[in-house]
Amino acid sequence: MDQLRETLKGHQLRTTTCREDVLSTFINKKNALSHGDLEGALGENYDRVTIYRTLKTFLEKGIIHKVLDDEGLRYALCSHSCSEEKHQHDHIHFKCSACGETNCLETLHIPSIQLPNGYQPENFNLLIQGVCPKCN
Amino acid sequence: MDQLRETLKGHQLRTTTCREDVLSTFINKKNALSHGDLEGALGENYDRVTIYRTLKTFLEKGIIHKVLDDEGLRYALCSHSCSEEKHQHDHIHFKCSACGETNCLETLHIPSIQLPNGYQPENFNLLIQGVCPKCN
DNA sequence: CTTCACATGCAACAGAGTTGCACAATTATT
DNA sequence: AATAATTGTGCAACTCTGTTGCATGTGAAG
Repeated sequence: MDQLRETLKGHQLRTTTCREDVLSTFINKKNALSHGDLEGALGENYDRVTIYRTLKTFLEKGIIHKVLDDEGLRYALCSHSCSEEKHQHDHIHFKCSACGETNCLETLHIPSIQLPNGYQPENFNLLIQGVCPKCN
Repeated sequence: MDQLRETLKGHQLRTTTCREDVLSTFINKKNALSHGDLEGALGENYDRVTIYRTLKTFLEKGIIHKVLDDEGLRYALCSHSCSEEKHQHDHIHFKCSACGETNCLETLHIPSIQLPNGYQPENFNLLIQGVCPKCN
């Protein structure tokens, strides 16, 4: 409970029940969540729009990051302390085609890639689709 | 012109002006295109819905593939002959943060990655964001 | 040139995401 | 502890994206 307030404060955010609930949902369910997932979990307590705005705020402040998917956009907690200035992610996302869950594989990193001349890379995003250990 | 018909025939598709136009748009503009891009280019000639259905058909037949992006979905031509049965893509997509274009880097391949036990990969999708040679 | 299967356009709908504004809650100030 | 300033929330309305059903049009095969 207090940890939530700490996290929010640490990112210069007021503590509100909605933000606490969204944050704790991300912490409890460990996989990446879409807006729809959150609306399903918290929709009776908060307005759709508020959840959208909470996600946007968390994104900007570096609490969560986007996870790309062939069927839409999800969000997951930033593991290392990202901030408003610096979003650094070079880890891998794995989407299970059986259970549909998408997870960050924090321990793995994307190997460095030799790009052709003139390309200046800034951000890497690797999505692997397949079957996860739970469904295997 | 005839090449278009060949391509369509080769994928068991009737040649219609809409399909020819969509296909030639992909060939001319070489970058990945969203539905909106195509609607902008061809919207006066064809219905929104028809363009959606054309994209869906091209996807199923293996003429184009999805390109994931932090701001949505795009499509790009399949380089090697993909078919209805087999979609094989392990190349890299590069999105320029300056001009906004997304391109396939066909010559590069995603390095193999050692996944933790239990993960069965089937499909890889790597998006690199940065600055492309044109904007550098 | 006719027939059959398939492609298209239209209308209507469903869902995702955004914006403006009034009101409510949080934080800072005294 | 009370108030003012700031920021968050709910509601309504809207836009944009994508889908579905159905009637009509068009392409390919005989």
